[in-house]
Amino acid sequence: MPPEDNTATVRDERYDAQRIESKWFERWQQDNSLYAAEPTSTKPKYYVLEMLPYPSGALHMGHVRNYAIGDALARYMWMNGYNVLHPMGWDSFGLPAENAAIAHNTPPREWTQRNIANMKAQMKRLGFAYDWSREVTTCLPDYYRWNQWFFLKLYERGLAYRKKSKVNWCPKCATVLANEQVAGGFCWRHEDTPVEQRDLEQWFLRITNYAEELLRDLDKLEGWPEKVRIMQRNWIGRSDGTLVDFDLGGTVGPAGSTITVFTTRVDTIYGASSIQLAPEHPLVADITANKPELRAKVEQLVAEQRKAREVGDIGEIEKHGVNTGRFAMNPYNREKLPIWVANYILMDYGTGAIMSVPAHDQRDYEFAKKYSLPIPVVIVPRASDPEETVAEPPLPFTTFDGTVVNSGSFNGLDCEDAIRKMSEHAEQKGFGKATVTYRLKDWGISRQRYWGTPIPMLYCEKDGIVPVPEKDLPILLPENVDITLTGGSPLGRVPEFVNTTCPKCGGPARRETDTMDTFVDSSWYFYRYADARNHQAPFDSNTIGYWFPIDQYIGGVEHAILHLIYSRFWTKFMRDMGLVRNDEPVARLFTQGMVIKDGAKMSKSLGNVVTPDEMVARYGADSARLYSLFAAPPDRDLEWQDSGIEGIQRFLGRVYRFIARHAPVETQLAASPSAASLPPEARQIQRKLHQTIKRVSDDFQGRWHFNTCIAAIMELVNELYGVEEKIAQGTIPAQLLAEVQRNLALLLAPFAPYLAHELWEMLGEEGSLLRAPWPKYNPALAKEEEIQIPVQINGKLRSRIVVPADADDGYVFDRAFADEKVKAAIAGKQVVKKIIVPGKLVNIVVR
RNA sequence: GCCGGGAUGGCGGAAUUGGCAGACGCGCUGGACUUAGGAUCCAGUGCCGCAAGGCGUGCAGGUUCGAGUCCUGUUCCCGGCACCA
Repeated sequence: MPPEDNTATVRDERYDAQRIESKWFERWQQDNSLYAAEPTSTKPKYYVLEMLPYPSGALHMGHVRNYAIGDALARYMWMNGYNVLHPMGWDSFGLPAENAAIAHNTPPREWTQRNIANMKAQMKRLGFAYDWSREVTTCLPDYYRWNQWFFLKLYERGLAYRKKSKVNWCPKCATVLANEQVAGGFCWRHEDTPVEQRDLEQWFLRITNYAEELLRDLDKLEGWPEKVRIMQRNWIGRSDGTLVDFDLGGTVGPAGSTITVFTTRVDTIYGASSIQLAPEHPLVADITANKPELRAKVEQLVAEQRKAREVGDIGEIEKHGVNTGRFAMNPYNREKLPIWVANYILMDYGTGAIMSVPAHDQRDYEFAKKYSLPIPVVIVPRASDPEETVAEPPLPFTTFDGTVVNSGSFNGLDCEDAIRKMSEHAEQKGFGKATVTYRLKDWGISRQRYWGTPIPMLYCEKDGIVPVPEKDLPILLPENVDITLTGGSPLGRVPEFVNTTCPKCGGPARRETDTMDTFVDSSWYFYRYADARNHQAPFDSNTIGYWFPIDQYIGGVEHAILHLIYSRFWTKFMRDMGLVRNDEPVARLFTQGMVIKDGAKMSKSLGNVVTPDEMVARYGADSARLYSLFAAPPDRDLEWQDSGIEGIQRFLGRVYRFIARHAPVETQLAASPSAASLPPEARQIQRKLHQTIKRVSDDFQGRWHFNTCIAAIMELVNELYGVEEKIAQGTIPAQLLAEVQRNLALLLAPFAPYLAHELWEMLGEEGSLLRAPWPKYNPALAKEEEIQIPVQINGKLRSRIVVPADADDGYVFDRAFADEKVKAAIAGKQVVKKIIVPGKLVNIVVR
């Protein structure tokens, strides 16, 4: 609090953000009901939600920006008479950054709860209008219970299954490493310890069952950025092709073994000159069984592949292969093809085996050149005259626009016909079929961590895998676990947790010690918000029917793939089990840009983190929020500049001081004064006000360029400062002045709520600012009476004329030609063309 | 390599459908008020030029009366994915 200075005039009153914000913070602590969504309402509903931008370890300006957008929208919708649901929840949010980085290991529960309390206090201090009664904390027992319940439902439907999968393993840490934690083949904490690949039994969710629907429904998501839809489409990666079995003639593997390849170009199969296997293909082990030399070469290929994958430039890998000396038979022409193992074939795409057609595939071509394999041509460009076929296309010739040759009974077909007929042929003969593959893989949810929802499964020696009965939920984490960062699953070292009895036979059983990926939490948390206190079910379907789909989801583009695919999957699964009626969780999605400092993403390691606490202490919450919206359009990255936020603080000060000086003694607001009755200065202010309301409102409906609508409010304030002398002279009617100030407070309400509430009170308004309706503009009052029109000669600006806004074209031309500068410019020349864009410009073309 | 986004003053950014390029803010310059100013208010500020005027939206072309905006080619930057068969 600044010292009271009774001698100071009103004129010198300071904008003291700390004082104003503390005052309202105290009041809002008493009354949260203001922001609570109504349980039943005849109003239209609006559900707005933010998703946490990374890193989520500690509150940073990226979060402030994220919430500033959502909060402004929530307040705007509220003031426009919507029943707004704007919840806030917490998951791994609250972990220190170091721990978050190692996949949510080890936070003691008290610590986490304390930290979440801390975060909540910070968010409140920033003035975000959440419905705190809807709070959901995903890492607490109540939420675990429903996660586990869902898992059982997934398991019942065959959508959860267990399989072996490869993981990165550091023998020194004795723990699983994320790809991020592997640096150059070594553990990030032990630079001398090479990372091993281990097979681990893990739980997976069969999201690939929904691949086709997830892909198809992207077309329905018109409120999503095209960018995100494209990313998801590529991620799901549908490709249509054919599976073909190549017979091994009993030379490899058990009798009757075949190699199945996947190809999108079965029409080129007569041009295959070899079979290429992924180094990790199961048959490779068989082939190299008693050939140490060959085995060593294959090991080399595996190593190369893994290294390239880590570095992230598998595309740049030098193509290597090794001939196994074995053969497989092309079922179409019974030709024997050599089997190779190659480092550019991936086991986790398609079948891990391809047919190599060098004449018609870029990679195969390079490979065949390198190892001097034959390059038979089977597709030629389509000839206009069937008599003259081009025998030698430029290689590799990879287009679909061609004709099949040298392919037995399929000769002469177009590629697309050939693909269809040859697939049918394979199916008839029983050695293949047309098929669709997806790049999308099933979702591995097992984590060998302490912190997370325990997977509710048991292992009984007699009954095998047994789900925990629903009545026994939730399975909670044991307390007082000795948590270290190493040594594998922490729960595995707690016998009281692990050892239990089988619900089927009553014999001894072992609990699953893996916990769930936190993406499970975030896949349905927004449903729980709508019905957070439900103890009978995860949520009530009718309540969900009212609130869903989410009207607006706001978050960083880093969630475009994983989170947003998982939650779409979860919604479809819940729909299929009859729990929800909507096919998609989110109607509109907005991806906001990152907050950047000194040209780099804010991060602790770079030491360029700007913390909200610091900003609030120095400039106030309103300034911090307003700046995060003003400095760039919200979908673009934002470069944080301290001098910029000072400018915003200055602006808020200007607003505050203006109203402190001119707050009306009494407010009796009739309609806006009629335009004709006002002197020009007053009319100008009135016009500007209505134009500003229009601009701000339009931006909320449309493209959300809050930077420009804040600029518009600044222009209005500048305009007001420009007429202060007139106000003193009484030229501006008190009624208009009152109208302007009242609307100024309302316009600021979504962006700078603390100040807006203070202004509202200073203006003598009764009742809450948020219960006041959003101002409407009057198009007639927003209209200009006179406009300035640029006059161009041959497209170059030569003069400007002022005409009435509704002047007809003939009048405007007359005025233009009467203009001295125009006269001078066209003197002695011939006018060949006259162009007018009504209300915009005049262009005279002369020669 | 593929997909997506971007490039505008000293800086962040405006210009919503092809129609006055640089709104608004920062910074800078000058002035007023002041014991003082790192408070506040006012004015100026794309570049070259004394001026008239000319030049200006990554680069090179094109379409048009008119292009930051549309088309063709090209360079660089950011994000994502990646030997996808």
